[in-house]
Amino acid sequence: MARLPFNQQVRQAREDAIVDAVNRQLAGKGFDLMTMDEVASEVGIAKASLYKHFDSKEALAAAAMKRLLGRAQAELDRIEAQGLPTPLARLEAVVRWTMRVQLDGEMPSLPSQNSSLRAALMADMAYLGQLMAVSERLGHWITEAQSQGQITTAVPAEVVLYTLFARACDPVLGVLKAGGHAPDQVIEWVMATTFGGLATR
Amino acid sequence: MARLPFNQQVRQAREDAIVDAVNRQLAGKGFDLMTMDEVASEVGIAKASLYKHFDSKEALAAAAMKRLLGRAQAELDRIEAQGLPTPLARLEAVVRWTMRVQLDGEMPSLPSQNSSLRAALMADMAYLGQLMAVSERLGHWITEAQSQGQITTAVPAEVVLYTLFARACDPVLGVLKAGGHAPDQVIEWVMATTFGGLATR
DNA sequence: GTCTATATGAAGATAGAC
DNA sequence: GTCTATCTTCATATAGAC
Repeated sequence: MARLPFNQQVRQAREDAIVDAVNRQLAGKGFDLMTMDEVASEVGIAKASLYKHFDSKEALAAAAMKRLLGRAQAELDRIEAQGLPTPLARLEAVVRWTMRVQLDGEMPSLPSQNSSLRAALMADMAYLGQLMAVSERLGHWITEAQSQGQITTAVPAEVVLYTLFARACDPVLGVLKAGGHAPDQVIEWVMATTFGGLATR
Repeated sequence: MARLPFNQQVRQAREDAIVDAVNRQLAGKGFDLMTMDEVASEVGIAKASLYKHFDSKEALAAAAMKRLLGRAQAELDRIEAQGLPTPLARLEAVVRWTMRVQLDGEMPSLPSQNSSLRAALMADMAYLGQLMAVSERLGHWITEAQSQGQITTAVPAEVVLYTLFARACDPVLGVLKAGGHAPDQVIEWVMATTFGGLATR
């Protein structure tokens, strides 16, 4: 690791603080309702200063998403290092992690249908690269689990992947939590419906 | 059925056309990105005229949601009349219907986290009443299916209910459809993951 | 009830001094 | 790079004539 000059360390720390705030805003109210004014005031800087660090609101959201994907990769590393016995166990561990992040209020939620944001993300090579990297690692675990008979082959691996991704922004989690249930309980319930299904076996 | 005076029939037809447009907008871009200007122009009337029929943007969305719930109840009637052999079969039929509606671009999607809209809906007794009616009918089928051993008792009926509701706005449907898969195929895949789960049996 | 025209406010983005 | 002050756009909602 090359040591950065002090100035750049300060800049990096500030941008981290900004992305922190953005992440909270995205998790709490979503992209459309997030305002640059509120982000700025939460960080404690002027709105104009935000634009010295990030070109646009979309760029802010993209930064939050990229940091999340970075953390996801670190989590995948951690899970791999854990030496779990099966690919299914690894997939379960990832899903538990994403649900934990969401229940902790740290999952930036992108409205699935915002054209300006979607366009910005689809043009962001760093973002796309990270997304593909995560998808490919998970895809590998999925096909492995399928070939070992742990994950159903009734649907293609692609469908399994999207289903797992969807748990990261599943509104059921929030509803159950709002209903007064403990986060651990909520997670186990949704794990049960996701992997076990609703019908009896 | 009492016959309405002609004037009121016209008014009703116009409001139906408005709610049609709102429904399309909500399905396509969601509440936050829907604008009164666009709704008005789609209906072919002036924006100010909208406000003669509905008090606010929130009221428009609420009207669309109430009509959807009305249609859901009609669908529940239809399913009951079909004489399906088990409560599980009835639940499967409902979920297929909601997914079909979404894939047809007719499912108004409310951002789960919009305070002004949530507040308006929670203050709308007609909406709440319809929502409760639908929930209770489904809840009945669910407990019935659980007591007959068709639906898992590993999670409470409440969790089953929310899980079924969530399929109505599941982003996985859109992603798979955008990936070029036929709607019928998409629905059967998501049915399989929802009721069968991802893990092998 | 429908229209045109406008009030009002919010939010993304920028100018320009320091 | 940070600030204050401002520009610009756009969207909700309303005024007032017909």
